[in-house]
Formats: sequence, structure tokens, C-alpha cells
Amino acid sequence: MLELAILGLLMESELHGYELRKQLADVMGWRAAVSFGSLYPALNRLEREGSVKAVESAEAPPGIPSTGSFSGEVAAFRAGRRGASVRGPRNKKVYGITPEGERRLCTLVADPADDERAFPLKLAFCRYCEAPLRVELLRRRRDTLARRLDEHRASMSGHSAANRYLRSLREHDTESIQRDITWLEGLLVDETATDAEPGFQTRRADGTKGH
Amino acid sequence: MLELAILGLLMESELHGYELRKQLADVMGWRAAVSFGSLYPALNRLEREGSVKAVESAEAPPGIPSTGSFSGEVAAFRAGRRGASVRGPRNKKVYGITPEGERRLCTLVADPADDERAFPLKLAFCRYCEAPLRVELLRRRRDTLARRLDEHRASMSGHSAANRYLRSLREHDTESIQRDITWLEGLLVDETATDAEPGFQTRRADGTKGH
DNA sequence: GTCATCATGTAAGCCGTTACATGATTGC
DNA sequence: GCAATCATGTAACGGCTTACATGATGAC
Repeated sequence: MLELAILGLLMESELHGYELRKQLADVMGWRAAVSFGSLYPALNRLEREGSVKAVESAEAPPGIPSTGSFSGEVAAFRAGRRGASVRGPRNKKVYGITPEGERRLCTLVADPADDERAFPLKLAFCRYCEAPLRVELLRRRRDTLARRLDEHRASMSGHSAANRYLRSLREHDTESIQRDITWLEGLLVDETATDAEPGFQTRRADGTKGH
Repeated sequence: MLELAILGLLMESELHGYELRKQLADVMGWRAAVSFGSLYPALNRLEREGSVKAVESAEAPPGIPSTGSFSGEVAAFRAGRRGASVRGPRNKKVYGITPEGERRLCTLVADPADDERAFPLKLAFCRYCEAPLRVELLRRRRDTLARRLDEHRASMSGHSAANRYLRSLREHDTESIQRDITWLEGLLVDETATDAEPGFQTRRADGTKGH
């Protein structure tokens, strides 16, 4: 799921790991506070499989009147040892998404496993996929919750009787699920109402800098 | 957290692993569907540390007119190889909670780390702890959510603008958190309103068979 | 006698975390 | 020059899952 988050953010702008993490925390909040220990390996994995690739960081180092890519080269040289030429001024490695990666993004959104962690992430980035896939995502989630609601009601009798905390928890739970379903149904209506719109959003044209 | 669930269920009745799992699924529903691969090791862990102990299963094997513990002994013998004498007819190992385990239960409820997984479990079993601990639990959770709500609002501007899915997700999220807080506040009121009640519930007296 | 279910466990692996190590850059 | 922050990584570990292995019991 981390991969989905990475790919989704890279659709909006090219980023390096450190900032990816910040934006992820910002965009998704408490849901997806991810650590470097999993972020960097994930980036390497995605790079190996061709979903992202390191790009020249277009960022001109401040303080030096930008004599072409010279200063960047120096920094890369001084930084030494690793991926070398793609490292930016501050030893940064800026990533961009590839066409392969865009396909992977939609594959991940299409993946039927949407638990509480995965779904919000999918929803946040599904705008880069085609409409039918988005509808499918919303329907699937709604159906999952509907099924859960049934189970919930089925097992309402019995256990809760002796435990007022458990009873309250379950009632609250039931209401929450109902609200979620209503919300999803609203999103589905929006989705079908606007299906005359352009199919899906593409990423920013190459060259336009995000942020 | 699995340990809390085990201890909590054992407060109500003596159980063996297999049924523990069923009841857990029943009581907590989708939240805590646990696998044997983690359940049995957890039970062994708890037994080693003295929080639970294997007990004679009082269950008389049906079809045999119960000539004392004879048939049980035979089954245990035939079952062979392991913990031997505490195994019931069907090679079951029935566990009960110890005083040590009861203390451990309250320690776990008191533990300040309550994420989305842990809190419902704590709430479900906090009735075995003393009132101040319960109040503390509810307050802590409410405060956590209140803080989250603030952060949420702080970062509302910006990102959501271009993404109607993300915007909707956040709005829904905010409302959900507010509802949760209101709910918790209600529970807190109940808690302080009923503090003339007997301190806390103890487990069933030894010998009374649950279920 | 065989199949479904009950019952207990082990092994491998996934996905994430914390803690640690390293070094560049900026501000003072 | 020193601390704070930016930036990238590695190592160890944790908790849980899946898949596998084993065997008892009951229904038919």
C-alpha cells in the first residue's frame, strides 16, 4: 500500500524520499505516517521494477548564479559513491513516475483487497484511473460495509447483554458503518452524474514543476 | 493486544484456543479476526508468564455415564505426548485466568498506546478494571481524537483543493472524529454518573461454568 | 471407512517499525 | 565551528498472516 501512496504523490510532482514522507503525512494525516525504514526500500523496489526513475533535479542551488549544470555536477561528485549523476545538490535523489508506474498505480487501485488502511489511500489517488475503475472501487467498498453491517446485526444478540461498554461500542459501530455507506453512495451518485467529464486526470505535463 | 483479548475472554469463562478464536470473532467481529498462528503462541507465552493456566476441563464426554475422571484420563493417555494430564477429551487444553492474569489485564488496559485496533478491545474489557482506570481510558482516547481533529483542520487548506475525492474523504473523516468524540463524552458522563456503583466487576466465582 | 469439523501447533514470510550510522547544508 | 535539519540508508526486531503438518472425533 505504501507503493500506492508513493506513486500517487509522484503523479502530482517529482519528489525525493524525504519530502515524499512529509507530503504523505500532510496529505493522508495520521493514516499513513510512514518511516524511512520502509520508504527508502520501497522506492528502490519501485525503481528496480521500473515504476519510478531518478530524474535530474531541476532545482538550481541558490547562491550560485547557475552556470548550467556545473554546480550540480560538483555536488554529485563530492557526494560520491552512489547513483552519482542523478543526485541533486543536497545529495538528493529525485524520483519521477514512469508510464509503467502509472499502470501499476491503477493496478493497485483495482486490487480487490481494501481494508481500512488501503481504501482511503485508493480513494485519494483513484482520480488518475479511469471512471469505471473508480466506480468499481466505491461499489466494492460499499458492499464490503453492507456485508459487515449484516454480520454485525446478526451477532448483536447475546454477548452485548452483560457488557454495557461492548453494547455501546457496537451501537456506535453500527451507526458509523451506516454513515460510511451513505457517504459512499453519495460519492457513487457524483461519479455517475459526472461521467460526461473527461475520462480521467493525467499527470502534469513533463516540465511543469509541482509545488 | 491479542493478549488483552485472550485475558478478557478468559475472565468470562474458561476456554480452549479453538473456541477462544470463535468467541473473539463473535465478540469483536471484523476487528480482531485472529489466526491460530498467533493465538497459540500467545497462549503459551501467557502460560509461561503465569497469566493463564491450563485447567481440568470439567466437560464430561457425552455418551459415557461419567465414572469420575476415568474417561478423561483415557483420552489424555491416548492423546499422549504433550501437557498430558490437563488435556480434555478431545485433546483440548482448557485455559483459565490467574490472579496474575487479572492484574495483567488491567495493566494492558492502562497502557497509554491506544490506536484504532487497541481501543475497542480495551473498552470491551475495561469493565474488569476499577472505575478511575476506565475514566482515564476514555479521557485519553477523547483527547487523542481532539488533537487529531485540530491537526486535521490545520492541514485542510491546500492539498484537498484539486482533488474532490480527497476533499470528501477529509470532510467525512472530520465528521467521523467529531461523532467519536461526542460518543466518548457520553460514555464519560455515564461513567461519572454511576460511580456510586460497586467498584468493578469480578470474574465469575470459581466453579460456575461459563456458557 | 471416509469426510467434515475440531483441535493444536510449527515455519516461512510480509510489512512495517525503531534504532542506528552516515554525511551534506544552513544558520548562527 | 557547532547545532539543527535535511537526506539516505541499514539492521534488528515485532506482530501477524498464510501455509503446512498432525491427529482426534463424530456423522453418515
